[in-house]
Amino acid sequence: MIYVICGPTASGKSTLAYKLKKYFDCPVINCDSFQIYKELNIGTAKPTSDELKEGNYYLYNLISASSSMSIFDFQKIFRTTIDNLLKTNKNIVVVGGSGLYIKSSFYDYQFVEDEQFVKLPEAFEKMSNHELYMHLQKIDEGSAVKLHENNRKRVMRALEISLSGTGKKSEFEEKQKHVCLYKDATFIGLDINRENLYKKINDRVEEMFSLGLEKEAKDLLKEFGPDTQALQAIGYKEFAKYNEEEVKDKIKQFSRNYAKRQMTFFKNQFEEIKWFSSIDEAYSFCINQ
RNA sequence: GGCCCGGUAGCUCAGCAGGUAGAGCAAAGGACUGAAAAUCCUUGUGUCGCCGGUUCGACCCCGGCUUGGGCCA
Repeated sequence: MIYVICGPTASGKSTLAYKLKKYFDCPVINCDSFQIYKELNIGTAKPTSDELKEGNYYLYNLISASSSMSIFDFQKIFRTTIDNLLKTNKNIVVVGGSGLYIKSSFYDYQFVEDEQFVKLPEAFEKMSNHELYMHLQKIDEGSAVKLHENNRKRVMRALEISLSGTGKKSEFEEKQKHVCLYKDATFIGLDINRENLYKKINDRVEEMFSLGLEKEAKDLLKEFGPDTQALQAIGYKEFAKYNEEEVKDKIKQFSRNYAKRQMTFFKNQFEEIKWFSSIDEAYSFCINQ
């Protein structure tokens, strides 16, 4: 059985994963977009280095903060990893707060292969949001209706894919069946009462500060610069933008906002998640299956 | 004790010849297929400090009270 643990930040996913790992003596695969970076520790609430030393943890500390990874890369490495582990393990735990990483790994999301994938010509960079959107309407109406013209990032992506010569982005998506590829996956969600969750988030940020988040973040910002992909993580980017007085509150606030976005994604993108309001309930459900 | 300025959304404030209010931030809800801890969309929030008066009608004018700040005794 594959147990896929979903939920917002600070809901207790890692704790549940660890308990299940102990119970089943099974591997744990990370599905979190920022725990893949070696240098980011305190702010990403990664399992402790002692825990990681126990072994049987996968896709943690994959790459350096100086590099970055796309969803395409992650999907590939995730599938290779889990397919290998499935040969020798009856149970596997997958944990992560990055809903899209989970979805693209478990569902038949398809991406244009690297060889065909071309970056948008520079001329597009200079266009206004509206101009870009008009362009997209012409070449991929299907994608355009799903996007808002202010969402420049996505409009550009859709253009990029359609211009890669492999067909329109919307056609690409229509071909997919939108079903889970792994038949024995059980999706477990942790849905903590909002008020308690926010309190846990605030408390955890306090704890991160006492563990030395400020030093970790500032050192990394100095080493890699504030534009680094890895340092766009909540708990890091704020040190480059806010003064001492505001930083902590901003990190708390952005974490709360993020938790809400995560819940929206999990609730509305995964029909198969079984929701539990506590770690213990989820744990006993898993071990009694 | 006297004089002056203020009390309007969770916060900072705007507003009006008298026709029961609006910005920013916060917050809530939503979208999501190569940056996803990212990116984007939508939406209110109200005894206009309290009591009375004038008025067809008061957040606005008048009186009193209350409360915060400043100045003078």
